[in-house]
Amino acid sequence: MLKHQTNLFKALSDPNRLRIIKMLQIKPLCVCEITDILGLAASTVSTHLTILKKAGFIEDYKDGKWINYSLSKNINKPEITSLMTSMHFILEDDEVIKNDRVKLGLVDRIEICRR
Amino acid sequence: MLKHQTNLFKALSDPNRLRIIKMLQIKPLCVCEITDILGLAASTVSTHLTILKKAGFIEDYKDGKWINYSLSKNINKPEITSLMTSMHFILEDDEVIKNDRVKLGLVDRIEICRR
DNA sequence: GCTATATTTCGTTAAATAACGAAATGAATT
DNA sequence: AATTCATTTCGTTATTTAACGAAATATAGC
Repeated sequence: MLKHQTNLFKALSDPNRLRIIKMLQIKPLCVCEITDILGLAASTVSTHLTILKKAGFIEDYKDGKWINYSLSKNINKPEITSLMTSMHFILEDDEVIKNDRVKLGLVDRIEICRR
Repeated sequence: MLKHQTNLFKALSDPNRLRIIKMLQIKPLCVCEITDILGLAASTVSTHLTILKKAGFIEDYKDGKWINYSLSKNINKPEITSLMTSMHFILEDDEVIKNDRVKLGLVDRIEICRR
């Protein structure tokens, strides 16, 4: 009951998924970059990305040997649009989010994936 | 980490809590009225209300021997305000929500509490 | 067609969550 | 102050969720 709508909010109920959304507000990223910044296992990040994608918040596209994730366009889904607008006003001043965005400027996907 | 912000979304991640919010958009209600419409135990509803209250979405006030719950004013909390604005655009056409609102017009708290 | 490597899927485990009934609390009215 | 009854708190149970590593999949580049 109300499965679709609760899934929207469940997708945003995890700190790591909020961090992912706030990073993708800056620019598209591949899984290994997100994994590096969050400090989680790749499989865990993959699961988080799947949850955000199924809810409609993000989408992916190929970029050479990487898969980039970006915020979804979703012009025609009012719930997504209105929640994503809210997301622009939420967490902007949070230290964790600010720090993630600093790291974002420093990550080099070629470096990361060699570890 | 990001406890406060994830709690906002967790509060909205449960179908019964969404139903409560959408009912309170119509008018303030006491616990026994909400319990009757949702068909849950009073203790369960009480817990849901506590979660919504702690997150800042609703508030309560005394009304004779009842405690009424209503949507929170929270003029000065931008996250709450923006999410509550989103809530006005979410679930408006849902059958469960529409049906709850029909029941809302029929409940009589004095009747309910005598059962 | 191999090899390297980016990502996903699977199986498992620990922690969080929603539900209930019973007991406790608190406040209005007799 | 005793009673009534609306609400909350507590203890328990079943379900869901987030995390991991290992194995599977997919694809780019030789």
